[in-house]
Amino acid sequence: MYNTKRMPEYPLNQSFYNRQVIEVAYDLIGKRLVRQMNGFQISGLICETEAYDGMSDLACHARVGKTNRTAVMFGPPGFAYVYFTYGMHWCFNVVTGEEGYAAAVLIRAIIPDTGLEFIANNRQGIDKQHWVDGPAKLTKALMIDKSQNGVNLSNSKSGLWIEEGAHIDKSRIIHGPRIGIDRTPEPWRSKPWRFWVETI
DNA sequence: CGCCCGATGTGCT
DNA sequence: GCACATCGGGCGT
Repeated sequence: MYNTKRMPEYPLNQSFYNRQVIEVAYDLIGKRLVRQMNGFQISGLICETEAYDGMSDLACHARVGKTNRTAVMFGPPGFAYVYFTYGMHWCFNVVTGEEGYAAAVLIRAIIPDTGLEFIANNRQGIDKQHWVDGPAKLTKALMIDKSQNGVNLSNSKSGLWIEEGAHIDKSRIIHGPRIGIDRTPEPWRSKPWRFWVETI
């Protein structure tokens, strides 16, 4: 069931993010994504991620080099890369690896944890089952948009961070090809860099 | 459940 | 000019 009270937690520090993007994507499964603003909190346990690994990865936005849009990905690890797509959707990523190497983990799905009344309000007319089961759904539920692009995820004052969450048995974490990159050439298209929990 | 399709606007060629 | 790391509604199975 959902938690309504919990012990104080702290944002994962920058060293967590300063590693290979695929390791970070795997280790983010089970962590808690927290959005805090003006005295209320919305959070969820991360249950699906994807790794995008630098300019050589032809599915990664950084493949065309550093642009205004992708600048944050070229910066230091532990910062939010939030991009706009399909004319109406925001997607949230965490920058990984050392500064200058453009890699990030897309957070694709979470399990609602706290602030359910706010999620319900932000996702009106949608079945609970589909509140946060997609990358642009969870940003809507957690009120993440352009104003969070570039914020420091290791500083709770950003109002957006990731902290320790639930222990997930490693045997339950499975992986496969990334979603929505059908036009990306091989071998990138088939790289098994999407991670998710088998049974939710 | 699955497939199909329109919405909608920004960034890069 | 067009692709796009998507979503939700509609309708068929």
